[in-house]
Amino acid sequence: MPGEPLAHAPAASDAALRRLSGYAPLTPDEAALLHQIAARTVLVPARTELVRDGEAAPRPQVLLEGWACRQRLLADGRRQIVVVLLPGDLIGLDQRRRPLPFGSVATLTPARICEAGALRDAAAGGGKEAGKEAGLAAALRQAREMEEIWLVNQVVRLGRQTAYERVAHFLLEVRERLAAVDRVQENRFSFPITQEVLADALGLSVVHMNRTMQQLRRDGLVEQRATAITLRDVPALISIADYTGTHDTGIPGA
Amino acid sequence: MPGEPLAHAPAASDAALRRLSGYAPLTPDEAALLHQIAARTVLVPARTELVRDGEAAPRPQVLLEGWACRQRLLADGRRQIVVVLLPGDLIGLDQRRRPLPFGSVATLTPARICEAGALRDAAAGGGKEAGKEAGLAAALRQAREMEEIWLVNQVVRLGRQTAYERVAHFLLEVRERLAAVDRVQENRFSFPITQEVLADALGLSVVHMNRTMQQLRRDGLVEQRATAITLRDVPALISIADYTGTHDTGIPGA
DNA sequence: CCGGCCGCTTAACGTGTGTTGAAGCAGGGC
DNA sequence: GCCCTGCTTCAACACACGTTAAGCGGCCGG
Repeated sequence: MPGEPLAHAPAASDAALRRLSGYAPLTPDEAALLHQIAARTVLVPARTELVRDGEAAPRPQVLLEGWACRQRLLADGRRQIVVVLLPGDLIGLDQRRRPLPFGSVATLTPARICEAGALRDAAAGGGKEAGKEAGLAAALRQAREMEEIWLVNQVVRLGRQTAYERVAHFLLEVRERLAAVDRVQENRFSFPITQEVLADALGLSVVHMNRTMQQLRRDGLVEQRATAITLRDVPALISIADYTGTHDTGIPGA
Repeated sequence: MPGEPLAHAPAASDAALRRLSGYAPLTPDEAALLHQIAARTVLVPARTELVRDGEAAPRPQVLLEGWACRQRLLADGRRQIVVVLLPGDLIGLDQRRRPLPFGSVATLTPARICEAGALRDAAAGGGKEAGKEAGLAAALRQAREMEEIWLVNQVVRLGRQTAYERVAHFLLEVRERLAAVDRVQENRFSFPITQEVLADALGLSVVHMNRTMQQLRRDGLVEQRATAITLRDVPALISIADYTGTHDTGIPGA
């Protein structure tokens, strides 16, 4: 084990390719298109707005590296992070007929993104014969379904779970999603967000977020070092969080 | 004004037709199909499961009368209602590649529903020329977008709003959605659910739900009689809830 | 090398919300 | 007419979580 912590550093397009081809087998052409798109990437700092509040036609993008989120701000400054976006996740891929009212997409860490209009066009054009979608179109549909599942998960967490349960549940979901893009090694993965961000995602105050993380560590369930986290006892976490995987991959999530 | 409170009693297909044609203009054929589908309706009692937990391929249905919900149960019995479904709403219309993990759809009141497989087929077959969707297909897409907006609204409510704000926000959303199917008269509409259901939808206990409703009444913001509710001061409610309409209709929601 | 900032941590305290338990109250069935 | 059941309401109490304020350590720019 060399010095680099979670180095790995896969090709830029890896995350998206891995995720989409995990949803549906892609044709060589489609895989090539993904690589081609990812050739032109942009680096953006943390706290960059990728989609502005109520923007009519957001540009399709792929998050290749770093974390982002969809969020909503209340008039008095309260913030709710609606979903966290991880490497390989798509942004603005489904063309909406009307803008989402008052929501924005922003990076949480420095991030690498790329334009993805071609992806959407390719999916719209190809793979629609025989009544059954295939390839890229099917993968994008599946990606949309996953987003809905994450949203439902978020509702249940916020509506009916305690702080302790929420964090456990969230960590398990992140683990499963990162595993789908091969970024988890022995239940250890990069976790580059501050407790303030976590609090805004889980509907808690920063102070209580801190208390809760400490409790999880004291209970030997998680271990945090620098910007990486290790889930020390996944079965216990699953039991605490009442976690039923997202059926994203064949991972033993549930 | 005759005796019947909110009688009205539109044709069974009215709610769905009104909603979908509000999203995109339907062809006469498509409108006729809606009527035809709604000809064969089924009456089901309250607490009927329309889609079971993790069901692979739920039958497409339309809720024509009554209220329902998507919900999720935790192992210890806690329940979270994910979204409330109102007359005109669609159930299981988008064919999923995998079942939603652990969620079910159930009626909250006696309800009238109808099969809608033909709707989905019609949308898949027709209206896809010229790159731009039209008619039924576009309307269904828009309906899906609205569902996502409701989910996001729910996340913000549960994550960052107080009980008082949550109820105000929820009532405004229901009002807007019912208005889209012409079931609101002077801010008065049918509200046939118990406080227990409301509590499960808004992530509160029944007792606190009760406290909060009473406060809203005492403050002159809402008035409840029997199974109907009146929003007495919509601007005040909007301000309290920080409500930004769903852009569903041209209603002065925001 | 020194500030200054940001993120984590801790403490003390206030409060919104949950819990338990029980009493009214209305509607429906018999 | 009665009882039964389900919904609302109320009271007392407990606690999870929010708020405010302060200290502490690392990192970065000057």
